[in-house]
Amino acid sequence: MARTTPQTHGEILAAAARRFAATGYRGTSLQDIATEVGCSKAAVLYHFAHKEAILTELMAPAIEVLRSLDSRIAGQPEPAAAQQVAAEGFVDLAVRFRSEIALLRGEYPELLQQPGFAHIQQISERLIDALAGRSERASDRITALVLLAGIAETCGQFADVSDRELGDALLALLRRALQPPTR
Amino acid sequence: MARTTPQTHGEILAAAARRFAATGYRGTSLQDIATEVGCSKAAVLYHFAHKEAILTELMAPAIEVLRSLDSRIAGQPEPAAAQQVAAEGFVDLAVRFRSEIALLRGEYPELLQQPGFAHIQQISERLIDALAGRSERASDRITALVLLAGIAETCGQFADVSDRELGDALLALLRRALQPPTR
DNA sequence: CACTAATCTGACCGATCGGTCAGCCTCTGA
DNA sequence: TCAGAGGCTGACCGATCGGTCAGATTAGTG
Repeated sequence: MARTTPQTHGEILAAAARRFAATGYRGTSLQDIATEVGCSKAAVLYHFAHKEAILTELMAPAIEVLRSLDSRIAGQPEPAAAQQVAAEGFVDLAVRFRSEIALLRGEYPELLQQPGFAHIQQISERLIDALAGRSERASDRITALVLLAGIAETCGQFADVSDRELGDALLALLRRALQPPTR
Repeated sequence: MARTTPQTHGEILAAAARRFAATGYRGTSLQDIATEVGCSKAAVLYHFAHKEAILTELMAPAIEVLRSLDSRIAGQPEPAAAQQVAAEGFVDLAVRFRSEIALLRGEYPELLQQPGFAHIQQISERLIDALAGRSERASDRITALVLLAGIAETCGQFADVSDRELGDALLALLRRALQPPTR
């Protein structure tokens, strides 16, 4: 039967977020989402053109913040300043959107190649470059990549930690781990 | 036609390693592997009981080393010593088996729940505990988990870096990032 | 009332997946 | 020479996937 109120769109989004977080994007079928909402799979595809569109809409706010961080970093001519902006901005992003980031669950490589996410990869590279203090040394780039990937991969697991505490811990970790760019 | 030499088993393993590294475990079908080898899908399933058996055999050496590291850590009564053993052992493991670790590519959660890998999760938890200096503080556990996940997730991407250089960089990162357990 | 547009359903589609099976080669040893 | 074992193939299976489609139901509007 048709819903009395047309709020199904939002319910689908919420259900998809729960399922993606539990079993990943690829591990969640449209039928899973439909079952959780209590509607048919066809209803899900009535509200969203395809499966990827659900993910795109879920990630939109986080991507918008990531974009603005990217341009803020680009505006820093000094490597040390860019590094600090990148560290603080990324930690803030990871903490605020940890549930959104978590639901990607290691499926970045495939998902980032889809048309809607092509630019994310370039932003990530610039973020790593800034975190590495714009250094070309292998050890600096390894450090930056390990920290970025580690935070992205784990931030969703600390649901029981407050934003404040998680952010402080991550920022302190970055400060300890990142070499000052000039030395 | 039948192969003149029965070396197909090894060829399948090598092909599977390449495909898993390129597109992940779930992203690789038995047909993909068969095509790369140049045999039929049925031939793959003649040499391996099921798809998971290929992965199990590929990971066996790394898992064996991980196990021995786990027991070495367990034999350290002092948190500081356990932390050092865990850091050095894990870096050595990540560097030596980086290609094997890489081919899991973020599919840990699902794969570790399969029967053949059940104990890996417990070992991981003990490893994190040791890296965190056996501390209960949230910040220590966050640090340990971020570093562990970051290294596991990225070590396969540094194919152009020598074992020595990668190991030194990772170990230096761990030393900088890990708080001394007593303070 | 009639008409329209939005919402939703069940049935269906083609593709792909991991896995099974009967049987065909080829080699080896008695 | 021939039986048997190891190695392998093509055809096939049931399940599941994302996605399509015609039509039913509902709510709003004149």
